[in-house]
Amino acid sequence: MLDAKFVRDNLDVVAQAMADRGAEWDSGAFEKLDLRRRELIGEVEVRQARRNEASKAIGALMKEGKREEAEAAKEEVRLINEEVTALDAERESIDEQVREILVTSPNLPHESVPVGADENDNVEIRRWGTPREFEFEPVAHWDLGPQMGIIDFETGVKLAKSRFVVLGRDGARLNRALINFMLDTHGSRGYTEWAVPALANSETLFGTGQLPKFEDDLFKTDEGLYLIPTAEVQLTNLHRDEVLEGDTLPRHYCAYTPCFREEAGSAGRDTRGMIRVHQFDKVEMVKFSEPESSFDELEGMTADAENILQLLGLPYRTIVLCTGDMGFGAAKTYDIEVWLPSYENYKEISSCSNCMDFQARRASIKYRDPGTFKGSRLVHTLNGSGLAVGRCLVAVLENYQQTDGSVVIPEVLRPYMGGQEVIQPVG
RNA sequence: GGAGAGGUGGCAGAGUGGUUGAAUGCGGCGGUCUCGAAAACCGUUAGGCGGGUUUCCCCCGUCUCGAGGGUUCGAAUCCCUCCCUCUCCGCCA
Repeated sequence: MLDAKFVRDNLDVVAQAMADRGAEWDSGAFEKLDLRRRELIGEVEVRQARRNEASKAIGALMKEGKREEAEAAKEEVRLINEEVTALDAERESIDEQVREILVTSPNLPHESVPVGADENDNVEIRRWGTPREFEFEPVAHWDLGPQMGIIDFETGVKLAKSRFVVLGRDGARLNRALINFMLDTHGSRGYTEWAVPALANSETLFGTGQLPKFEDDLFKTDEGLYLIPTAEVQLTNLHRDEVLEGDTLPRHYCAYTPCFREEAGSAGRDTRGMIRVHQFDKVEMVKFSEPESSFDELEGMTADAENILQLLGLPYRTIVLCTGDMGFGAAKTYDIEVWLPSYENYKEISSCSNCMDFQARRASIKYRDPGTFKGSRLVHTLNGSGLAVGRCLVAVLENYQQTDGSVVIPEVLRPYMGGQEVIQPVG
């Protein structure tokens, strides 16, 4: 959420930023509502001040036994209350409209973000590794998995519905190995591990920005809870409505969770395989940082995600998203894309963002540092996939497949699979 | 699911209609003392919004005692609804 004061004082900056993002924005409407809102607050509070004064006097008059004067004061308060009630009604209405604007507007892009309309304007900033030259025609995972007996798309549909998948045998073990490998690796680099609920309430989802605007992307229970689309929402909201001690920053957290997405707007996209499914596993990283260092923290987090791919020996490239392609809460985002032979291209496997104070304002996450400043300030929050486990499993299978239909297990994963070196197809 | 108790400032814990944004204790911060520290003593210590002043210093007003509504001139205090926590019983991985 944007800061109303900042918007008020920087209408042109905000208008330009929203235009760069391709977001709807009406500076005039905001300005008008904001002005009226402040007028009304003044009107109401003047009356409330007089009312409080008169009420106090009534108490004193009653004690002194001056009943007639007390009655006169009561009558005055009664009249003030009628005015306040009327003004309050308009104030609430205006308040609601201002809030609606602020709550549904995306974050402002950071100055280092390239301006662009869509994914075609994203800028590649580095590559690592070289896509393997296959001496045979590589098989896409949607064929390879079922052939090997480790991915079962049809049974996923039977058990739930389309875009759900079942992993079996060494596929299930490989999935678990990836999760443990990622958690252990991040843990050794200073990330505190958490296990969090897979369901979240609306306050939590508001805090990270999924609500109110993107409810259609979420699975909702009939109790009003939502299946989490990413552990980011839980890790970030761990400190909702808290004031952290400055000397405990930055905090680096990680968690493994299943993630659930309705994929409402993506019918027809990535329909084959398990690239885009309603439920997938992910290890997520979240950071809480002081404002001064949050962009350094973003570089570090991106490096931590890339580290996983390097250890797995999977070629990737890193791109910086342009203004028009960034997510709602992000001020700057790096996407990491892994090489997938089936796509003959790089495919997103991680997204690392600095949200600056956008989520912190929504979720009220602050810090104090008495030696440096008085009171408390909003922290900056960051989040990044480290990594999407399902897509990572796909990348391992496709990139490490052999002529005979087997898959070599990357060395770093072998300790997590009892020393096993190869996944053999099961009849 | 049934019965009961309760939700107050960083924490603990008073407060059952009037100058209480809230006693007291602990913790935190500042100071006195000390070579330094501890102890002791003194002071200080919520947040949101609006305005003033103006630039980070303070001043004024207002709202906030789980959330929302009601009664009243006035509610942390009374009433209603909801949420949450705890205890006992039941059920259960």
